[in-house]
Amino acid sequence: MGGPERLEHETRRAIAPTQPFHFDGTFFNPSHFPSGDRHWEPGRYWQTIRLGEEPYGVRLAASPAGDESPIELTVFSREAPPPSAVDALLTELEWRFDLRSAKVPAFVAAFGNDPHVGPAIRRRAGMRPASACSLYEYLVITVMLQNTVVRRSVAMLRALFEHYGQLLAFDGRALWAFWSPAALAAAGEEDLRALKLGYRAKTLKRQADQFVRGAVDERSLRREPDADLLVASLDAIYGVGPQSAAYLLAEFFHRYERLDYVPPWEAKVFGRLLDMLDADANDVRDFFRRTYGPYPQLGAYYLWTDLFWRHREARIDWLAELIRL
DNA sequence: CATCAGGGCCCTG
DNA sequence: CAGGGCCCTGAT
Repeated sequence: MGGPERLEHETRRAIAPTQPFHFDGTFFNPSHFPSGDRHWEPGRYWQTIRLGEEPYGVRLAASPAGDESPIELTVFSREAPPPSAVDALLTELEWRFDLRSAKVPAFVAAFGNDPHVGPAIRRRAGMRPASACSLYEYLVITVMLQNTVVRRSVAMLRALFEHYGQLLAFDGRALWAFWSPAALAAAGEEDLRALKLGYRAKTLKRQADQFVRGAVDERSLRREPDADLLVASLDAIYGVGPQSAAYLLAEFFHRYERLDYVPPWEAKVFGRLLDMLDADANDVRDFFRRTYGPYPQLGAYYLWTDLFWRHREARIDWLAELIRL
């Protein structure tokens, strides 16, 4: 098979996010499990990305002048890319990380002095709920999350990368690129089970089939104006239930006006943060809905993500105990 | 050693 | 619409 595919051609562009913008709070999420397709350090971020069949690497760098200046984008490719491909990559990154968001600045402006999310906003004003991945790839991540612990999620995804992914070398790093849905649809369920995916093998195959058949149209889902129809379409994807749909709605589709579902384990954490100790999941959801106006999801997201940043900086014992981290 | 729950979801009655 | 079952792993 040879070694990693080397991407040695470099193309530069600039991306100007809406303001305020927070680089580290957008390109790294401490509540997500680590995966081999990306790498973050303060002020710099790398990931793989596929456009059609063509693999690319990207590096994003914060401007030394600060977050109010444009981000520097470097695209790594095998050969000189057509300008249209670079344009497409830039547009795709803007979507996935919600870099052109008007909702996030509006939320930040409205709730900077809120007693609950105000401190989080002041610490990381302009961070965005984001997905590094395509819709198909994000679904794979949600399947890895289901009914297991983080440690095993990490192991399963790594096994998938090692058998079906493509290792890309660029900018002195080696990172995995996702496989195409067709590659997984062609694999045998028994081959997947051998990677200790358990019943998830069937889910992954059926999802890959749905994408290959064209039953999931990512482009039209992104444009769907009716959030109820969007949720119904997501729910129709095999292996997607309320939890996965909720993650997708926030981090992939950026529909911050919706907060449909708070899972019980998250409700416990929020209950503690909000001083609503015997609140159940619906109480917590209703609190966010009545407190954060048009963007209840951003209220929940800022509170949640800030908590994990603080936990990363200085261990929070009660959180560690609740999530077994 | 056995049992069980884990950052869900499908399927059945 | 409630509840059992699912792969596997580590905790008890």
